[in-house]
Amino acid sequence: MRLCGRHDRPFRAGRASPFIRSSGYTMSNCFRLFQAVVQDALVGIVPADLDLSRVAVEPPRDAAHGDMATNAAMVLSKQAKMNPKALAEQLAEKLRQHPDITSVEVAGPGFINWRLSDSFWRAQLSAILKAGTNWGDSDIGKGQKVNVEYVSANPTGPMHIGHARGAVVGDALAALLEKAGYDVAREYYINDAGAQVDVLARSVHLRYREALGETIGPISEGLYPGEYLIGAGQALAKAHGDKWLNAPESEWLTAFRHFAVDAMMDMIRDDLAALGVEHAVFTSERAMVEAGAVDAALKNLEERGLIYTGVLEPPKGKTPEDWEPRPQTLFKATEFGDDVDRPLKKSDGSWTYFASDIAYHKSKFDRGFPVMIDVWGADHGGYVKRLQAAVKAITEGQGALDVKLCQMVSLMKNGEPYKMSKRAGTFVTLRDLIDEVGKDVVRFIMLTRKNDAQLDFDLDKALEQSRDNPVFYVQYAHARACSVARHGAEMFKGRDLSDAALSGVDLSGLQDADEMALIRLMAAWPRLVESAAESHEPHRVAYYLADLAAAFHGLWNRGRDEAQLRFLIGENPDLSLARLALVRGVALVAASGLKVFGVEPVLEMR
RNA sequence: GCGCCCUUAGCUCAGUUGGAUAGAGCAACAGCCUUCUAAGCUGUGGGUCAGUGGUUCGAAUCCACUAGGGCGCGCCA
Repeated sequence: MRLCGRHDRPFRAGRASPFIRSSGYTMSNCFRLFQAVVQDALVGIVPADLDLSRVAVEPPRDAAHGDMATNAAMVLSKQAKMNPKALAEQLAEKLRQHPDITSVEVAGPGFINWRLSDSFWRAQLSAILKAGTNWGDSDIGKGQKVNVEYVSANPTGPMHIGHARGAVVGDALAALLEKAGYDVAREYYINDAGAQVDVLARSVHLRYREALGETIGPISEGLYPGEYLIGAGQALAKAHGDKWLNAPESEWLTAFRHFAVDAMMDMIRDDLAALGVEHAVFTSERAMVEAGAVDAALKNLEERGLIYTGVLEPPKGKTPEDWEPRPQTLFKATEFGDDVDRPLKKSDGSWTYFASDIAYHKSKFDRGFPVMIDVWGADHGGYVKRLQAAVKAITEGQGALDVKLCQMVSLMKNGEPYKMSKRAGTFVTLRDLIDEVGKDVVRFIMLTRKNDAQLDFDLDKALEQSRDNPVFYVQYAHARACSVARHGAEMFKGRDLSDAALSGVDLSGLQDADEMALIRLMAAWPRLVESAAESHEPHRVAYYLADLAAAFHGLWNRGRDEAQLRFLIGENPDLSLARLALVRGVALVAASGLKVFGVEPVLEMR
């Protein structure tokens, strides 16, 4: 089981990594567009053979500086052996000739800031209306195959709240990568080979006896007590009668295990479906072991001299009580960056979890996924290095594994820790939580923190209709935009107000600074998608959506005091149409973001 | 003892992969408000980015050390 740690950021910029790529640009990301403009402008100013990879075009930190900025002069001055200010001035002069650029300034240590014409930004709005919720789609992924493995909860019971975070983070990350142009596979690894599933089988056998009329009393210490196993026991009793009632364990264990794991996986799949999560591939650890995949993978390592028999030192400062030196089959993880070599076999001769995980990741690689992402719980943090070492070894450096560790979720109510207790009648499962607040709220809240930060899930706040509930705030923005659109339809009865039609209307009436700022924000969505996808950080979308909502609500509110800023003005149809286009753009971009999260945008608030 | 993660406003947290004067919400304070259906709006105050040193044009961001907190440390998954 891989749920509930920390993210050790194995792939940062500056290191050679398949996750970082910079060439190519799409039409929708206007910053990439101008990156190309800057690169073209550099021709003739600096030598042609310079490395331009660090030249960036970004929004300035302070919007007062302009619409876009580049660090080109500072980054290239050393290579070009030019004074950064002089270089900046020459580059600025060339940029001034660009038809969409209205002003250029050199500032600070050599930043070049420029502003773009209102008509350029209005054209961005038209592009948004044409693209619809596909706005933000990118091709930076270039169709590269990425494998995202998430949830992988043990098939021993229903999903609880801790599982939900990994499920949502993995699912949103997968959607985000797809939006950024990657070819994504969503996978679930079923840990059905360990001792725990034997415990599960025994627990079901107990329920089976119970179903046949036996009084079982309190469930003994080593078994799963959950009532969710009663149904499985009854089903087995119904199908097979008392056939296994008094049989020795060896006769029924395998059959019970199969049945129980299948039943648990059905239950988990139902839970996931209720959360809107669907995996394309489920891989059984046991099936993999039985097919000999582990032997094959380890044979490969063995032939390369990476496996040996040795005795591990006890960990210093914390020696387990029953420690005794013992020769073990070890993988030379230390050759690939791990701290100690890691055992592959248990004393009974069976493979460790680590061993089968090596085989599983080899199988991912062999199936064509050089880029793998695993989403785990934070308590597996200590396992990250060894698996990354193993991936490095088994793929001979061709594969890369990023592990997203999800910190714990604390359920709160009214700012106080919420005790989950069956006896007190408060819920304990994911299903209960979904019933309480709804799938969309669960999904959004789970994405309001970066994965490696602890998350408080406040039941009251999650349903509160106020500014400090981001789910409500974002949904409300979408609903409000739709509401305005409905009023617009009323106003322009019989007129074509489709997105296609709106993309063609005259937008020149949009002139207020806040209107233009809203367009700029919407135009920044493709860039956000790309950066969030490249850094594997879906939570950024939540903050973007909150910003977008704030900008839209702010503009709406200004209309209360300044009637001329209202979206719909009866005596000015042209302006009203332009503003309808703006409002519709907001709805589309919000919907585009919510789609990444798997959250349904609502048309109106109840 | 070792490894990994974390430390940003009173609180909860962002911070665009190293950019310019570090942001938002809540709380606090001061006003406003019956609305393009809408559960509020505007403004103000608030910071040694845990600390020290380093790398460079430039550091909350990268490196080293220190302090505090969390997770993990052979045959569990």
